[in-house]
Amino acid sequence: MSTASLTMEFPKVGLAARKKDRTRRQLAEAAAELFYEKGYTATTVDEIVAAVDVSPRTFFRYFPTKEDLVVALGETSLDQFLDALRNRPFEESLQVAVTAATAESWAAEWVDTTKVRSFLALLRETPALRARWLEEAYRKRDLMAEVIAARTGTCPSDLRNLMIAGAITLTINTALQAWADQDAEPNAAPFVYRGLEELATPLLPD
Amino acid sequence: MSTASLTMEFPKVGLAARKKDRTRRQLAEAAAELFYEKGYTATTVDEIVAAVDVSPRTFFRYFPTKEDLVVALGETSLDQFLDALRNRPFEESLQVAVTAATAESWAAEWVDTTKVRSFLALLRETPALRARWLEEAYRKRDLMAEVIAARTGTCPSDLRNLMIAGAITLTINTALQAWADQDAEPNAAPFVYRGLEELATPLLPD
DNA sequence: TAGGATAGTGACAGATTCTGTCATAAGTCA
DNA sequence: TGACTTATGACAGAATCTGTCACTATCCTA
Repeated sequence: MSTASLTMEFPKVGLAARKKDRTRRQLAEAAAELFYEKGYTATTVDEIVAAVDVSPRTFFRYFPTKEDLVVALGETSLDQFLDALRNRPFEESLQVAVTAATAESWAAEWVDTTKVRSFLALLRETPALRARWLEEAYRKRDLMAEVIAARTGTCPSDLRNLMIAGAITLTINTALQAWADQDAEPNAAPFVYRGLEELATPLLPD
Repeated sequence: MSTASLTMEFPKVGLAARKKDRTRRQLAEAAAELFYEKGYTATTVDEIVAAVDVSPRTFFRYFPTKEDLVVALGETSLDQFLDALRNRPFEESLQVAVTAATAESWAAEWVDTTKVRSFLALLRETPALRARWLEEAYRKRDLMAEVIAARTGTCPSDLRNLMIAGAITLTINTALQAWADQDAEPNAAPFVYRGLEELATPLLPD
């Protein structure tokens, strides 16, 4: 057993696993291309699998639903943001840490402005996808609440932590949408920063 | 023309319209009963229409999708809240107005605690429905932003207004979920109030 | 009140998503 | 190499959703 884990040094995972990853990626990429080209609903699963040459049944083994495929296209961004937030020094205030984490996850490779715009456009024009994406963000909220709780030494299920996490998610989504609605500013970050600044003031002052 | 609108005094809308409303309500009620009894996915459209004795095709004329049916079950609450908020005196601060509007819409007839709990349970155990519900709240957010903008004399598409509206939606949803997670407090209002109080303080202080 | 316009309805066919199942092939590990 | 696990393809089938058409009930106007 202990030797087994040592034998597979170079190929951290076996040939099968690599093949699996590749198929998954191929499906996602082929789907993205088709979605951006002719829209989400107009693209059928049959078309996607034809592009990768696998059976329709196989598709649903990789992605439980067609929507999950779209989530997979964008979820990396959320994860990277959370990772960045986790790694910010504890001395920083939440405000600073969140802003910095935003900048970091923005600098990461995945953020190709063109792709992000296409992705946001896809969400915008497909209510079902927007819903699914919100749900995904909603689920990640609990994770974010944990990270925040760890920083402030409070309880993760504290209503305030849930609200802070929700507000951050809300801010990012709202700011990104506002950014996508305009063409002047090519970089999304300023929009997010402005949103985060709002969170430094009471949203409903007495 | 002018006389026509006078002739239909008592039946504000004709027989056909009343029949239509009744069918719609019957579908919603039959569906709610089945959903609460055996779950959303386990309930087929065929079963719902059988209970009301209409054709499946008719169902989709009333509700574009099965999910829309569930939205119809709960959307009154959002509308009533918005109405209440619209009618609060302008002198009140947003904080006071929102709190009062919450109390008012809570007092309305629709809020049967048992039904609300069933509804929230339905959302909780069916991710697709939760997603759809979030999307609905998201769409209502723009309306709320308009109401807020009218009070503060600002632009409805202002990022800050969108965030305030989003935060209020977020607060209500989060608080309701927290309330549904416990059994001690039978009334949901205190949870919402506590959430709204959080909005009186900065969520991300410098 | 009659008759045409409008709108709800049922029935059918079909597309699409998604699930269950099983045999086959490929890959893994001892 | 040989047993074991896992991915895959193929098929059948359920459920959601859409297009269409003819029929009927309701409504409006003359």
